[in-house]
Amino acid sequence: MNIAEVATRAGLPPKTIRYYEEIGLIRPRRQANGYRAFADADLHKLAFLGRARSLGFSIDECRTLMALYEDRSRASADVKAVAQAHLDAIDAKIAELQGMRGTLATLVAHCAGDHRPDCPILADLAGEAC
Amino acid sequence: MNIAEVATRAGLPPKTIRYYEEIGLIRPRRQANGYRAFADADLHKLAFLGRARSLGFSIDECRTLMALYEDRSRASADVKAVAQAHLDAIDAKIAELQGMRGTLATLVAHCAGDHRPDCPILADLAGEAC
DNA sequence: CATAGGGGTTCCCGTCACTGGAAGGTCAAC
DNA sequence: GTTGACCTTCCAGTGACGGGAACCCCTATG
Repeated sequence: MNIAEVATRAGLPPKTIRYYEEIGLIRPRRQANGYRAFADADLHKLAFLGRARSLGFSIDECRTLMALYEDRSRASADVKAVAQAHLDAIDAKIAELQGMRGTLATLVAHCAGDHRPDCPILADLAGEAC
Repeated sequence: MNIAEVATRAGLPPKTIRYYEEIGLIRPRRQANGYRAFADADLHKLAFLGRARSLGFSIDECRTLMALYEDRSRASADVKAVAQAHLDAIDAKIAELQGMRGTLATLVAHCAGDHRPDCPILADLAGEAC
């Protein structure tokens, strides 16, 4: 398989696949002409990576997960720990965004949104007491 | 005021303040010795920026908001539009994270987390049907 | 008066996970 | 034989800073 086909089937851009090779996540063989020759195993790994990335795991976490995946003697507890840590990080991020969202929604709701200059949003940003 | 005092009062690191000057968000005067000389107006701007950034506005959005703040003939509708767009972006981000969170939480819940290698998290990432 | 320290300054590199683009080699079709 | 699609490598840029080096300035102390 050439890179374009693998890209289509794994749902990742060719650039990303080359990048994953560069940082050592995959190691496709080469054809005589220098083209990358992807095996099914490479495609499988790329699909795994794409899925993990879509769940928000960092490249480093993906590396860990791949290593666990390929380690037949892994303990599921190790996988769960990685996933749980990521879940906690996601929860923290959601909480942070909801905090912003709350403040912002209030400000937007109180802004007339007309031609006049008075604006509670700017007043808040400027630190003026309401 | 020197940079350390302004940093304390605005709640921003000195590095960030220098960066904001570099990209043209503020323009403090200079003392004879080359030190930045911050006026109250600079401090005010920095506090404004810090607050806007803490609400998740990008630097470009902050630039726009500052320009609107300094434009006495602004229409509050313009401010509201920027804030509403950002609010929509936050909502989209929250939705995305909650999507990840849902999948991940289910996977974590189904993982035994023991010494055995079987793991629904890895199975899902590998694309195996359950 | 020399020096030690705690400011300040600029400049450059690194972050994270790619993305865009240039310059050039390769292959299949017309 | 030439187009055009594909492949390659390499370099630069993204956003919003942070770390650290190398160096200047000011004050206090022995």
